[in-house]
Amino acid sequence: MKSTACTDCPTAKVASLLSDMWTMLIVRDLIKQPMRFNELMESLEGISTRTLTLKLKRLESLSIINKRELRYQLTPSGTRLAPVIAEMEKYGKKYL
Amino acid sequence: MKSTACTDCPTAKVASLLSDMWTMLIVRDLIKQPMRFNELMESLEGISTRTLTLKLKRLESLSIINKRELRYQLTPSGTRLAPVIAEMEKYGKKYL
DNA sequence: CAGGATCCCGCGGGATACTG
DNA sequence: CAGTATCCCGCGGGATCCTG
Repeated sequence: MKSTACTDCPTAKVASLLSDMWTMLIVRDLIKQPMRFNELMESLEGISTRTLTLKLKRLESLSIINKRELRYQLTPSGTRLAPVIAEMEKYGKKYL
Repeated sequence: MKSTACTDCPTAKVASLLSDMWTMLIVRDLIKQPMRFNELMESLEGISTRTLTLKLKRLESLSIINKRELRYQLTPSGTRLAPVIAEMEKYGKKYL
């Protein structure tokens, strides 16, 4: 978003980074292990090839993931999102 | 989303709950203190009254927030999202 | 000030078909 | 298998005006 608040609020930056469901779930999957396009398609039930392609490209452009030999994996920067996902998982397990 | 994966994955449930930017930022704000409609409007620069209304209603219906005397505040359940937001903030501060 | 009601537009994203 | 290319539709969400 282009709200000025987003420019300097760290939370807003992350919110913007992860601001759609598929993106969060891709990161969730890649934390566990590198995965191929097709494996992601199976894990993310309901996603279209188009959307998966677009989400992966965006995450690549943000240096959250990279692709090597047809496998997508988190970059060091992306790996550091793990605690965020972990907290989401904790909350989901306990309260949803 | 209606992916079957979402039904049982705790992370996906939270992803679904927080799956848009404004919602995350509303929670971020209300963690600090209860706020009025107008205060939220000022904090969330760029949001429209329509969207703020809708997001607040959705969060109410999910029992993440409630309204008392024109002030919105987190419920106990909503308060427990604080660690998630905190991790987002940490990441944003360090790496973005 | 705290919203509700309308109008309207863009784009996110599914479905499908095709290619290397 | 790993995408790319189109087509097309819904709805998310801004702008604006109105009310208690």
